Amino acid sequence: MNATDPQPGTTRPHTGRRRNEAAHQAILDAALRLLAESDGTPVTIDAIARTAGVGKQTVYRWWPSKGAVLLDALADRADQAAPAPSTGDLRADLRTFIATTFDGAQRGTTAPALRTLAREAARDPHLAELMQTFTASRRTALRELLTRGRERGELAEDADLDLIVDQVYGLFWYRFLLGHAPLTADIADHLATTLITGNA
Amino acid sequence: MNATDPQPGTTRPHTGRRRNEAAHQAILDAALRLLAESDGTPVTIDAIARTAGVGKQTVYRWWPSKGAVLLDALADRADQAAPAPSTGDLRADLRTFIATTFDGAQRGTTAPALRTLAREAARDPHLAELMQTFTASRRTALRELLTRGRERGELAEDADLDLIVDQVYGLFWYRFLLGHAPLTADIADHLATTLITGNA
DNA sequence: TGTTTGTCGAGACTGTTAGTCTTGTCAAGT
DNA sequence: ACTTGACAAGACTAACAGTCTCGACAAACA
Repeated sequence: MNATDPQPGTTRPHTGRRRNEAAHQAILDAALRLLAESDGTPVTIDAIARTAGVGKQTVYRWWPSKGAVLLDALADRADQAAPAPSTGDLRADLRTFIATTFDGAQRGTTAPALRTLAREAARDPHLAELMQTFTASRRTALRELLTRGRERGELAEDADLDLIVDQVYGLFWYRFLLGHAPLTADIADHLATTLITGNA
Repeated sequence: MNATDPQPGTTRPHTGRRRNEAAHQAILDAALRLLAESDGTPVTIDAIARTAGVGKQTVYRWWPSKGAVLLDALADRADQAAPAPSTGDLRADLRTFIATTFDGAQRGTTAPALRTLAREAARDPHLAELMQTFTASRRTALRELLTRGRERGELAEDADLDLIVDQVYGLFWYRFLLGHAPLTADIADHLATTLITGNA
């Protein structure tokens, strides 16, 4: 190490042209629009760059892979993820959580975007990992909701909380991706009731 | 139409070299082996043809797409799909059906092959459609099992059978594809019980 | 004002893969 | 022998992810 090496904790003063925030946003917007308009066809980086009026290299300067861009584009929107409800009534909280999940995924143009993202994740291990950390927080929120209910005695001591969580998200993704049957508030209501009564 | 057109119901006598059944089987074997050995990496047609010692065109002479080959390779094995049990006890029949499904998907080298196939189907609409007709027969078998139980009064008249079916397959695919939690006989047992008691 | 540094848009380039096309060979029937 | 069509080999096209290069430009600093 000599005097010209960068020092830990110190940062060389910035020089050169600054990053263009407008380009960043244009890329995200283009990705989201293409994702939403996609009929299941994969969204390409070329298309995103062209739509955003940006060079491909600019995309790769900000994100490490196509999947990262797509996830980021959708994450903006999902950051408004509702906090888990906690009214003190497990069945009502669970019902609200499930209904909110169903609704959030299907509201506006989110559905085709999320579907396309999931399909891409099936063949892109990098994206799959990113997506898993993203969905993990919702799984945790649901699990904590159930834990609170169990502590209040609304669920059996030995109830398999992970199984209940997987039953919710299993049904959700199965119907969401295949699209052969609806995900309505009625279904959410029914699900909340049966999942609790079967494990109380 | 004139006299040289092929007549419906008549077939011009076959001429030329006959199809090589050995090549057909070699392709299927190669596809199944590569599918089973795959660590999630997509299986390529070139690899199948090379492994089978066959020209690529020979593959495409017999199957319309890569997906069709892969599905066919796996379908051979799954044809041994167990018939739906019918003992007269809904809970026992349902438990057996679910446990058989879990077990069949995980026995031997089937699991990685089926996982790879499902991942490919996520981005290949042609394969997705083929796979859907394939899985539809199992869904129907399960639905009929439930219908018989309902006729015996073991399920409420207004029980949502499609929802129960989707809950079974939703959980199955969710855990099977993500692999974060097991699909054991215990789970099958628990599932059979709660799905019935919640809808009885 | 001019120099340095690093981003910008544009697009050429590489590597991979599905699916098609070509070629010369070989087997089954006439 | 001759015709027909399957065969193995592999060249070819079209997409696409990701890298590399280039000349232009913008921000700091001298």
